[in-house]
Amino acid sequence: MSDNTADEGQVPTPERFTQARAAQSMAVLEDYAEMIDDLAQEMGEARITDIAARMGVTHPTATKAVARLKREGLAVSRPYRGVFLTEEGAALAARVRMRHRVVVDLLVAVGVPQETAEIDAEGLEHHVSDVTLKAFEAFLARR
Amino acid sequence: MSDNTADEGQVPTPERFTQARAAQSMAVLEDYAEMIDDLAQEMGEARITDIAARMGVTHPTATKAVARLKREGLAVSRPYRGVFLTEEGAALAARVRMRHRVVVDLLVAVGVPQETAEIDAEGLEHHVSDVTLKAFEAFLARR
DNA sequence: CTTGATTTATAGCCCTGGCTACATTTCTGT
DNA sequence: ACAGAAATGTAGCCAGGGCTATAAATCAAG
Repeated sequence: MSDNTADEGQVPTPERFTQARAAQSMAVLEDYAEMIDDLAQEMGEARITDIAARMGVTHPTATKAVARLKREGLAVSRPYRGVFLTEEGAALAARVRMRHRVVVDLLVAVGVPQETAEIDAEGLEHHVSDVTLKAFEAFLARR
Repeated sequence: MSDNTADEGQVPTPERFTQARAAQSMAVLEDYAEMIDDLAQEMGEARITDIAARMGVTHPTATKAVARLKREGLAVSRPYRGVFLTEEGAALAARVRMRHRVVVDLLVAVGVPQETAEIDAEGLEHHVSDVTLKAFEAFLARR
């Protein structure tokens, strides 16, 4: 415990929690966007059943999530047909995938086993800010 | 389990998401437990108003969260009186605080600015598994 | 001791993200 | 072509975590 301007046992400010909650509300969108992108690349299109299976939820749950993606302009679909990302959705998926990779690499770099890194990253990634992501990249680059 | 060890940046398994969702459902409990512990140390007791203010929510929201803590056996309180952690709740708070500190230290150690580290850690910490935490501690120790 | 301010409780609403059950549509194989 | 299988849609339920509005209790002065 040395180098602390303000003490280490610092009391969190309300904003921190507010921010964490905001990040959380994006998490589902991010996960589904990435998954749809995965499936599109793998199978040509993302079907609700496959999305649901991969996300570990039932298909009505996946349908709801896709509905939200559509509402947010991140995906499009026609009844009984596959789901496709909009440009914006694809861009989000790309950012998410990149961030995920960096997070996993960082974890591995500091000694976390690969498999654990993959698992933890799934929850962690949504809370990694741009500043932190940049720091991770810099750390990975200079070692 | 017996996953494929071959592919690295490959398709996430459903279990990862299931696990991330489970971690998320603990997050609120953890945050409130820690906050109640903070306030107990600071002011002798944790009042609903103070909890709410610190968490950045309205008091009915804090009341609900405390109700859940009580239901889970992590806290006790009598009407119109302060909230107190049970032994179990205090133990949780202690673990959470320790983990939070380690996460912040790790972030700072890899180059994340202190303030950013504090903010991101608030969301991150709930998804750091024991294995990863141990790895973080080892990394911090050997540098 | 009474009154007004503060604190806590409660009711009721919204949205999200799970679920099951059931209806409908599409796909597939004979 | 058509029947059965598979996929998708939809309805309705639950819990969680936000909120506002209102009621009740406690606290602090005067």
